[in-house]
Amino acid sequence: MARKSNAEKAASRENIVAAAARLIRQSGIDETSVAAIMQAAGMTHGGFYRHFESKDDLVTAAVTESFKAGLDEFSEHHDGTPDEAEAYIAQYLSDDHVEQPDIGCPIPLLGAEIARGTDTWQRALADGVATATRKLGEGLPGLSRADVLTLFSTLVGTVVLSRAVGDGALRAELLAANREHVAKAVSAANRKP
Amino acid sequence: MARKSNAEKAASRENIVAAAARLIRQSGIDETSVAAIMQAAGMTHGGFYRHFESKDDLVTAAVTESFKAGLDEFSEHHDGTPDEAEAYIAQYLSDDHVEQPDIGCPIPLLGAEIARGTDTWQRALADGVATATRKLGEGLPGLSRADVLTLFSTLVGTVVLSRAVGDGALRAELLAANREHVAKAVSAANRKP
DNA sequence: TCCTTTAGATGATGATTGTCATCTATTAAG
DNA sequence: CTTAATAGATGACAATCATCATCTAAAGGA
Repeated sequence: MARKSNAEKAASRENIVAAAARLIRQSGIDETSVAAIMQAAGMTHGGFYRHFESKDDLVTAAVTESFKAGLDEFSEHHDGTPDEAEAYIAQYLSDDHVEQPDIGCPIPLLGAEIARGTDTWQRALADGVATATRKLGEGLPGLSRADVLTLFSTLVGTVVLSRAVGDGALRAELLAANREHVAKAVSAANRKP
Repeated sequence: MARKSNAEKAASRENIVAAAARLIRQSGIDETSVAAIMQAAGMTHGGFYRHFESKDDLVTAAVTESFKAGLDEFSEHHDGTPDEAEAYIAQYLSDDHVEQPDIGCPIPLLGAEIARGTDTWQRALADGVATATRKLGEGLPGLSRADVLTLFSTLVGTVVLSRAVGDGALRAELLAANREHVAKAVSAANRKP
């Protein structure tokens, strides 16, 4: 109905991206409709194209936003000590992260959909991975670049598997084994120097 | 039009499941229509419900079939030596596997969709994971159960990431780092006993 | 051979989707 | 104050989807 001010328009756009980032991590890209995103942002579906050229366009922004939110949180608590990096890793493998995909890392949920998606999506995700592994490496100086990439791959794989096997004994076994493994690998590497 | 014999009906069902297993790994569950599956199986969409109660029902069969195909292939070449298990791992991290999801492991592509799907899907996937990790453990007696679970998580995570970041330098870096890591871990463990 | 059963084809169903044209009331600019 | 620009609402569009009712001709049992 009424027109909003320029400041309000920027806020609207942020609301839409935030709602998209959450809903998309909850239900996937294809299964999340533009109308559902707009409703979650407190608007109707019609105004969407005043902010974005297409749904694909919004998805790119939402993927970038998902990474930024997680990495800003990491940087905030990041004081260069291995303890902080270890806490980040522990949180990644926590029950909470496995059970709350809508506020967690976008890779385990969107990885497959982005893999068959546009180049733009893949670039947005690759940028996030590059930043995340760089920050993780800075917090874990005892690990080589290759070790950090392996660590990150293990984290992603563990969460993908834990979510996909349902909440039975196998999930508990997977999480326990990988928590112990990464804790051992990280502390061993950071004892050397 | 014409009715087929009982033997032909069984063959039709197998064709549908095989087509579904391939198409679903190529484009995901939600983005693959029943009509597209039936067309790939050489039939029209109408006859589908003579074979399956619903699309969900077919997906369960297709997931089970995807695992069975991969694991039968592993068993075929499996003579108990660590070499065979190492070859399986090398194939999992190969460029071919990363670039041909439709004939590869279903977890990296369907994991997220199954995680938010039905209990039946999750059970089918959990069964596949349990069998795969058991066989992998038998081929790698130098590794503990926990080590095998970590190894499998790393394999899955590596493929998810490699596919999602696009085919640039980061993908090559991820694959190289993890190939070296798992080769080292496996050969070290199998030298001990 | 006759007759019941059924594999698969055809076509329609209602629901959902991304996108856009249009309208309206307000904002920002002159 | 006047006027052009526009944020968001309403409603419609063509496409796509899973599912089902109906039809057919052949298969399997008698």
